[in-house]
Amino acid sequence: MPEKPYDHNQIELKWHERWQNADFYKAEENSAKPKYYVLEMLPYPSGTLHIGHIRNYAIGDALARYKWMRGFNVLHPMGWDAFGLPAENAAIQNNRPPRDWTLQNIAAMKKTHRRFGFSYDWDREVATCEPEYYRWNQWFFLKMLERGLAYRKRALLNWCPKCATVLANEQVVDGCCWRHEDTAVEQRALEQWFLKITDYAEQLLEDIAQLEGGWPERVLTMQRNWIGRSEGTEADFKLAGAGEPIRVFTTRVDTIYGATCVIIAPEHPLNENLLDGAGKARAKAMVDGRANRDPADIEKEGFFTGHYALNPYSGEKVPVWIGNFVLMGYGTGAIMAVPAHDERDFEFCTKYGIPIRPVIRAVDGALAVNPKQAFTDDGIVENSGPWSGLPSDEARRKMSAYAAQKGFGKAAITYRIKDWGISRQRYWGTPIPVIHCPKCGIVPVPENQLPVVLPDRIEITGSGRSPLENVPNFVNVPCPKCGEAARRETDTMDTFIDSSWYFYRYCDPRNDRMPFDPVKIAYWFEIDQYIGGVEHAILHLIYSRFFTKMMRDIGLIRNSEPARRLFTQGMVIAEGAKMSKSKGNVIGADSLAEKFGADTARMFVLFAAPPEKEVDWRNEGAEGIYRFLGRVYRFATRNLGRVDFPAPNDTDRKVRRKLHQTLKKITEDFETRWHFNTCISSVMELVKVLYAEEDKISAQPMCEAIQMLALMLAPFAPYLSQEIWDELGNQGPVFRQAWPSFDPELAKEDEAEVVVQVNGKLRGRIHVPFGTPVQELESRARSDEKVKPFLEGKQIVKVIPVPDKLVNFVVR
RNA sequence: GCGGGCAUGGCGGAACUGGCAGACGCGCCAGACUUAGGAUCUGGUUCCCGAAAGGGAGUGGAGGUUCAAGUCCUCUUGCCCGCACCA
Repeated sequence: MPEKPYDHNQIELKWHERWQNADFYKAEENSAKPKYYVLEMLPYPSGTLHIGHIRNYAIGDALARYKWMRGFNVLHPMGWDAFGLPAENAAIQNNRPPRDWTLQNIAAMKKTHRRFGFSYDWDREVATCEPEYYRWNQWFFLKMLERGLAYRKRALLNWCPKCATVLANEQVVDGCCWRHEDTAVEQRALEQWFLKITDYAEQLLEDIAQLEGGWPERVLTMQRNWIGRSEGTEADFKLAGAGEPIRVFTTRVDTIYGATCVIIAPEHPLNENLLDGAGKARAKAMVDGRANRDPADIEKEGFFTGHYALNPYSGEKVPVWIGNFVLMGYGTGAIMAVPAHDERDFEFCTKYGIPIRPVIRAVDGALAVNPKQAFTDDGIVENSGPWSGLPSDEARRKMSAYAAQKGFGKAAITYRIKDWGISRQRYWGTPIPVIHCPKCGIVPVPENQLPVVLPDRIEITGSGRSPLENVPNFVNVPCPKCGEAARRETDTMDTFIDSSWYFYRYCDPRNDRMPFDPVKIAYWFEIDQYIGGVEHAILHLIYSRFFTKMMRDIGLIRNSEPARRLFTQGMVIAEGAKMSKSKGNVIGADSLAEKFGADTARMFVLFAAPPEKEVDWRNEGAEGIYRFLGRVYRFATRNLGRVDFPAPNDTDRKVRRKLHQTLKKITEDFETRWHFNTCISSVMELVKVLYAEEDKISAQPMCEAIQMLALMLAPFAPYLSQEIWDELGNQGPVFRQAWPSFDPELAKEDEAEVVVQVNGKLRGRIHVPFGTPVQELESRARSDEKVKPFLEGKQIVKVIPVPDKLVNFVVR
């Protein structure tokens, strides 16, 4: 066969068409093969397919293809973005609810992704975008409502003015909306739906231990911090006079005899009664003053309320202050200030001349008033009535127990994580399936009336109230209980609900009786490998862990964690900044693919850097990959069907060695660290050798080389591999072939190259058989022509021979 | 402030366990084939000295451990990420 030019358009178009309706991507459930569930969670926000997406896909797709070839039964659906944000963006543009568009969008994405040769099980993906998926979101919601895991309350909530909706705490980044990084989040008091993720705080924290090793340490640390468990004591300070007691939370109850005042958060509900009009105004100013500011820049401020409270342990009467550094969102929203033993209290009390009274002595030191700073370590309790003389930890235990016994407090564990606010006043998302009846209160929509679907035509108001409120035949419904006129809930669910369990639905996408069949889940779960950006660390990855535990507790599944292993690929940044539409630095992948083809685009992304590393993207250099693929293709075509091969000779061994070395390298990388950049470079080296020895290679190794090239490139460049595979006269998709195994004997070099150093400097190299004894190694090295001059006239102090590797002479 | 990461040619990066620093690619330089090439093939390319052989220096900086350090230790500089008045 004569050499063919590498026409990527023609090759990719041909296979693109043939693969359109092919079903070989589909997993074979319950087959006898070992199973492997690989899933990518996509970087958002998208709209267009950009280099960041391609990177994510290319990594996961390479792994999936490799696993297929290793004989695994692979479930490889795409990530969740398809029904998430693009749907929202489209809803904005089209002034319509996202359902139809989502399906259209999926079809478009399907096309694009197929074009890049990504091998997903698309039927599963599409299933999670259909309105039917709403039904099961609602079903889960009702289950949670039954169990008290979903509830409604009035609270201060994060409000994004651009989205005109509330946000969960996890969706606030540096005081701004996660979707609008330049828009400050406001606080609004609203009645909203919450999921009780705090009920699972302890488990979410504990089970992190199970993920150790499989998940990046960084993500686990972020989750630990986010959950933020701390053990301490709650205690009531009764007001001197009438009024509700002030409950404080402290981790250092052992220092309570040193409490010289009580400080309340400015937005604390007690202030309603505690403060006069002027006081309330000051408190409000404080709340506003610290909004969206770096705490380090805010000076501690406060004022005396005019009230006093009683220390429940000592009976001491202490002033009650308002302080801007006390957070309503943590603990009880009130603290006892122990300036001698807490830095913040120290700073505050020093400023306002509140007394500082030490009650902890360092274990090896005297009780001393340090006028400069607080002593925050544990020590021995002093001047604390009956507790004096106890070590801090013992005092804490006994004093907590005492509080419980006397009824003014208890040992308490506080978490930083708060319940998940899921209400959204958007015109997309799953409607929350409840009805507000003036008589019966909140009434769940009966299960057989699910799903509650969005009305077809919606007018955007942007008013901050749900646009659904303006659709009478959506809102006005009879109460399912009493039949009287009632109102349907108009809030919709956070789209993070969708993403919390979509990967379960993938296992059973057409089920219309349950969210999924537990038997199928038991087969596929846990996810073997989840791949995505680190930006999901505390949003999606906490929510989906919570959902998994919830589903386990309602008896649907058995696993406690969704994914065994998580790989966080590095972000693709452009011009030093994260790619985002608002910055206008999104680099589309299409131009690259148009110019050089999908194979080149995918492979170039993998070649640019190891997958875990962040890359600052530039398109220069793609030619290198394109040239390489051309070299491979031309080499294969001109040698296929050639008849004038030389007889078997020495070169064959050399070529086969390189072949098996390359295969070894790639195989080992897939099994361990996924450094596909070096995998690709080793194939380049192989091709270099093939070019150099082309005329000398005999028929059999040539055939082997071409076949192996097709197979080992299949995870990275599917179209080209498939084309070569086809030219070789084979049937079927190349990535359903067996991954070639390497022969470790063939991969070995004949001789060891031993480096000779004199005083650590390279002076020569010798070739010896493997396993040459050290004495011989030394004498061979000593007599080497290059080395000799550096030894002459010198005294050899020491010789360090390392078998098969190196000899170092230490001379004087 | 606390916690984590990174630093290697003109550029992306390689060197996985301490043992040849700069694989592979881009870019650049030269040659071959060509009417021509932005196609293809071959060779060169860390820096300095040298025509060459060769020599010297060299992995952000300063020290240390070691026969041997990009890799380990201490300090330091710069950049990036996470958390942050969490009581």
